[in-house]
Amino acid sequence: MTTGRAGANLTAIAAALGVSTATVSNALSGKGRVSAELSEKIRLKADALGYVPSIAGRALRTGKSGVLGLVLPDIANPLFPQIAQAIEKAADNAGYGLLIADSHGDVAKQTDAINRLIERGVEGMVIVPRRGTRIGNVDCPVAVIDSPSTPGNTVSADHWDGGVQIGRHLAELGHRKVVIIGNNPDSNVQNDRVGGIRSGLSGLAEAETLWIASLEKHDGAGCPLGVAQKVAQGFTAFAAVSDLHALRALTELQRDGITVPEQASVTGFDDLIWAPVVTPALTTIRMDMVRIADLAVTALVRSIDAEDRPVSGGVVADISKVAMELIVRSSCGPNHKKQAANKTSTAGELTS
Amino acid sequence: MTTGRAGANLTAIAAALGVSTATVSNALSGKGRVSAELSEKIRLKADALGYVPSIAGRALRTGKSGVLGLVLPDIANPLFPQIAQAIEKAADNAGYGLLIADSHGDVAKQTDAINRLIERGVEGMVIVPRRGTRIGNVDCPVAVIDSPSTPGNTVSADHWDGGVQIGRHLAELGHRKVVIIGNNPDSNVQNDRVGGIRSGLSGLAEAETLWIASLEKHDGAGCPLGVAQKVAQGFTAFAAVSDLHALRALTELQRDGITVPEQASVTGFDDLIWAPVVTPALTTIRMDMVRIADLAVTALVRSIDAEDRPVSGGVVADISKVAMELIVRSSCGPNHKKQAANKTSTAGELTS
DNA sequence: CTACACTGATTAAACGTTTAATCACACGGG
DNA sequence: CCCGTGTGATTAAACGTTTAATCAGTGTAG
Repeated sequence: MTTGRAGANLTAIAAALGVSTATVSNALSGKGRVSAELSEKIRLKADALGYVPSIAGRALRTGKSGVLGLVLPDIANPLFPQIAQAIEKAADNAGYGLLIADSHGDVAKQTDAINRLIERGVEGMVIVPRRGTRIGNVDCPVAVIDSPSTPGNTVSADHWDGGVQIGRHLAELGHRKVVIIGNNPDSNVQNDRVGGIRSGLSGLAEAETLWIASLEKHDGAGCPLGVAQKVAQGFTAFAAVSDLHALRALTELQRDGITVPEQASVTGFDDLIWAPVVTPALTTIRMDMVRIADLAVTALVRSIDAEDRPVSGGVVADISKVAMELIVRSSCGPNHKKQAANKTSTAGELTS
Repeated sequence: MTTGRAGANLTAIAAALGVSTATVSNALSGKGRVSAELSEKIRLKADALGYVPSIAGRALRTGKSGVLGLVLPDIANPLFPQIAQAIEKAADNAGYGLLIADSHGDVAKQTDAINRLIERGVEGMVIVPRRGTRIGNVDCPVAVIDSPSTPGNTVSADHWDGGVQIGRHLAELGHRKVVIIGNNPDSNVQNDRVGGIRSGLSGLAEAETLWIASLEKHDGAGCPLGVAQKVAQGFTAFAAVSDLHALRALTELQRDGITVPEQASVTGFDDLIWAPVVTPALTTIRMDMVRIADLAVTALVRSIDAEDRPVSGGVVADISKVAMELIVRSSCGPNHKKQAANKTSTAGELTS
């Protein structure tokens, strides 16, 4: 049992046809000078014998493993499937396999994961970093997918722009007091999204940001967000920075007898799996993950193929920000509560 | 740039110390006969030079790539992160890397994905099959994770038992008319779960099964489930075969002004990411994925290491069913509507 | 008729590792 | 004194591929 499984190797084909292995190699790769008829004969024999090239042999000779790595911060992230799927497909299209490494847990694990991939001989890797961490110098080309405001970012969705679209949508619906729901201000992408929403609301609406992480530090995980109180205070829209938080807000509102979207509007981010099937279906923002994956992998491959190998560190893509798409569904409606936007409280953080 | 990145290889270390490469290899692997002091000196030199073994060289020589494959039916499945994470960790513990292949799309893609992995030289693979498909004979050991009732299944959660726990829980709370919500009856795991729930309800309650797939064939994707009508008909509990469907039922109930759990109880399956944070938090069943992954990978590795290689097809694990755990949260309550279970309609399928 | 270019193939080395076979040597028992 | 044994190291081959260098013809221009 060799690495290329089925019995046949180049030598076997060569022997069967009474030619040299070099000729067989050339014929199959179309590189050297082989006559058309012999070439054809070789090709036929090859798949008659069920020839599968040994990537190990090839890797050893060429120094290229044909494998890319993917390291993810928290594989439990509901966005992960989209990312993994898109990267895997892009890698496959480029002729690469994809080795995954989970950097679940503390930050040190991220370095472990990276090293694991290096040891396995990946030629490059795409990293979506843990929030707040910088990637040290890695001994191969690296594409970072995080947020445009992250230094060293290769390509990512234009989270700010997505936020702007949400903010504008809400403003156009007449909402004048909105609470923005985020989880952790250490995250660049969450910050971008929050900033974008505020910007999209422009001067039209008053906005308050609620960070779940700090809320839960006091009240424990899974604690109520207190959205009903917000409604009582005159807020009419909840713009979450992830569909997960949107869902949390939505169900809490419903439980407290507040109808969505009639009495309060809710928006999410990322168009996660449940967004279309909850009632009311969630208005959200979708990122073009296959585009992003393509850009990242293309940049990676370009760097790998470059003659003068820069080898270490970040690669740059043709486009670093890809637009997000607003998906309008039923969780948002016009604001019926026609209060004048009172100037009493200026926009600010709810929880420091 | 060779596959083992950093400049140093065995030859370099050997040269630096004036010994043979064989000795270096032996010292580092602890296999041959090398004196303690020389061994130590070699080890020191090795990481002084930043030696990283070339997996390509090793793979070529030994015929073992040190890589396992994971093929997933539908990476968009919200359960996928759990699976991928657990398998990756188990593989890593066993000293293997993990190559992923997505068999997204039609059934043919599944075969493609498997072949892709074979070509990349994986030594074994774990497959969670598309529903309703059988895995053909594959040219390496394969662990199948699906359901105990799937022929050729290696290991999986005891979905039936999980269903029983749910059914019993609901029965104990006094529910006498429950609707079971599934997606597709072609899925073995869904069938097991449904069957388990019915069994757990035993003779105590009347059960009706609602298959979303056939419902959506008529009414379009994302259509209402009509749960409010069910409540009007006297049903007091909704037992979904996935947290996703539970969520769908929950939000639809709430939207229609039915309070959960006071007027209707809802249960899910899999303890997906949102289960703890929605309001009310979802009572559900969790599978011990790390246990399952361990069993699968262990069985795989055992087969790989076996002298007389069976090579092709399914491997068997020490334990093929691992118990599920009931997670009681707030989405279930006692049945207040104290009707006698009327015998008029016998338990049956809602949609054929 | 010689020299040359071109074509279609072969030879041989190299990638980095593992491992069976071998070797040099010292030591102790008969 | 010789032989067997054990120790610590080396030699050499092998895994399967790629590729630069070489070679044997053949047709052709000068």
